[in-house]
Amino acid sequence: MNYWLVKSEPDVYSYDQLVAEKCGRWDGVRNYQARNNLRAMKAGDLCLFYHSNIGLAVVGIARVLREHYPDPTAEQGDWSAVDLEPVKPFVRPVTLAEIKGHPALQNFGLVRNARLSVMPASFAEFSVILALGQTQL
DNA sequence: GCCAACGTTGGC
DNA sequence: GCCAACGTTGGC
Repeated sequence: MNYWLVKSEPDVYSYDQLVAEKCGRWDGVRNYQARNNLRAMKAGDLCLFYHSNIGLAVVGIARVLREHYPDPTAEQGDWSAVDLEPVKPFVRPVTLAEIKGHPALQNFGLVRNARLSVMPASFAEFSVILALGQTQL
């Protein structure tokens, strides 16, 4: 089991939309590092769902439903998409400010490389953020 | 709206 | 292969 964080601008695609759809395609990634992370995802892996630009917080948990396949939105280039399903919304959103201020999260990708849209999380990081969100699986 | 950080592109 | 120029992301 691996853990991840995925980013989305909520006015483009929010966690609520994922909940409404029950299965969402994670596409549009045009960054090689993020793409490679997508390709490393296995079915059943858990993702922290982060709202960028608006909200600036982790708002829920998602699960990888379908492993990577060619991104249908890519007109050219070698890009990938995965399908996600919602698992649980956070009881309480965990803000970027909290994450940045937490001693156990100083090496987390969100702190170290703000621009990466799909990044791995360690089990420890995942657990700490879940606890901050007052949420259990 | 601004700007810092980062990735990509292309000239040399 | 280096590096300047440019584009994009995303926080503030």
